[in-house]
Amino acid sequence: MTNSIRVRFAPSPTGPLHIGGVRTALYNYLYAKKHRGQLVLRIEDTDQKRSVAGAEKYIQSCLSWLGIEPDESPIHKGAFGPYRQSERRDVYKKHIPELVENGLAYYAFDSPESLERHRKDHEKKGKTFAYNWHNRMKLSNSLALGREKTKEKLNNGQPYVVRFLMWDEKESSIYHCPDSIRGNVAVDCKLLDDKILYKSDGMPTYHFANVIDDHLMKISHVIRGEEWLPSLALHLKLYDAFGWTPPIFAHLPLILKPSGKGKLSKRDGDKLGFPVFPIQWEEEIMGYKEEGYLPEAVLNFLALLGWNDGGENEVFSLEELISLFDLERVHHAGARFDPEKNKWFNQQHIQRLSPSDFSGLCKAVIENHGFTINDEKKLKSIGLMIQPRVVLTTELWRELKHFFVGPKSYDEKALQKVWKEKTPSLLLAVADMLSRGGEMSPEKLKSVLTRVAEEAGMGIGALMGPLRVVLVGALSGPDLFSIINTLGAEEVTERIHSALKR
RNA sequence: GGCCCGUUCGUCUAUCGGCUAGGACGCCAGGUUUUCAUCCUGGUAAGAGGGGUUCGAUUCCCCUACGGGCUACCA
Repeated sequence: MTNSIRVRFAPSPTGPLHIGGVRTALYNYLYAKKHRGQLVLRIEDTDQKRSVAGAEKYIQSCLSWLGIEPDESPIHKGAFGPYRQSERRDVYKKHIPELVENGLAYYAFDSPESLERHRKDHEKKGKTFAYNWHNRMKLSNSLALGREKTKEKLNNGQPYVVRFLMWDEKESSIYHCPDSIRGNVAVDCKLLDDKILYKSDGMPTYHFANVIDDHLMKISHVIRGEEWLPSLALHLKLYDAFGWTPPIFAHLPLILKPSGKGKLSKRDGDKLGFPVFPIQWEEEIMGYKEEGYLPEAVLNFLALLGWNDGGENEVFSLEELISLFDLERVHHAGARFDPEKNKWFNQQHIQRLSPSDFSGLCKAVIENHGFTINDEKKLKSIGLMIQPRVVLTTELWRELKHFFVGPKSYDEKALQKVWKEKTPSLLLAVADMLSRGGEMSPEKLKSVLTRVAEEAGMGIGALMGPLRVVLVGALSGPDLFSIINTLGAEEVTERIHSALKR
């Protein structure tokens, strides 16, 4: 038996894909995977003016970095293509006559300018202009003009649009729209306007293309942002007009700005200092990837923004999210984006990386900085030391570099705090001690260095601080004895000498 | 303005009429780490307001307030 669950993510390529869109994609993906269905990526590029070069490619790169691989898309073609709306003009056009002949849609010739004038006039009077049942007979369209005049205009090549006849007095105006996360939403069609389905440039509008494609692509569930809720009635009536069974709709709450008001927008990221895009867009806008986030952490955070499984655990792998996800548990209210918590999720996922995955990450960073490390054991032990200290992968080198280069400078405050009169001689004694060779385990080092300090008439406390500053340049970092052990006697004495020379 | 959706700690959220309203982030305090971070322990803080319904409402209904969305030949 074939499973009938098919969902789609349908962005329009008007710029980089931001976090709200990513979450929509994620919920669709989770739902599809959970039910062993398919995820379709459809590019909604019906507005040529707003189309941005490179945006479609960017969207695909984002999804693949995140690990959200659609089953069907412009590049993974399936049986329902093409998957770009701009390549489906003929499909949409074919569906227009049927609607007009059945009296469910009509041609309209009003110019954008004249409509704009109507709008302005109404606004002046404190009213809202809506092209619908109460004024459509007074405007320039096939309903008001009659068959002959319409034909004439059409034959003359006059620009036209096709409008959907939203409501006329023959039927009840209240329409009940089912939404699987909100229940029934009742809408008064009397208040809605006759939306344009087909633009004068020969392209469909979102509403029309969407319904046609979702039907033709056999989409079973439409999971999309709440901004579409107001047009749900229109979409449902469109299915009705064609005699098609509509998919199940689920409208997701919006993601709001962390501070202030309104939904999160593309410009918020650089303004507030955190990424809102998965990967780098153009020259100057960095994404999660560049800022040091793991894809799984981003997905985990986003999944929990508006949904939870009802339990107290919050850190999940993608697999866990897939098995736990449930549309019924999607929250109804908008969720504010919290960059701090986002960071916390990243830290959690970094800590959960296996030692070998983590050292793999380290190795790449080391090589990016022009060093090589072939000693797997050493790499792993460095990894173990620094893993708990890292929140973002961009912090990796800060921790890693001490094992490859000595400090370029020494933290002044730290020096003031720990550098005493007897410090140089003490350090020299350490260097001397180390150069004699011998066992270098952290435990052994501790006892050896304690003895060195005692011989100079001091506790090891007097030694720890200066030695740390000399080795890593500051009073921070992993366990000192482990550092010495990893660095080796030669490198340690070298760093002591070069520190004393300055 | 009109229509729609929403409203639990500062933030993300649990609760499907009977709780001292739970968890997480953040923040604060303490402990571990002879450093910093991690980690552990504790603390901080909430059901917008007003009416109903009910023996009992955070939970159900209505009103108000507030927030958000939509109101394009954009999606």
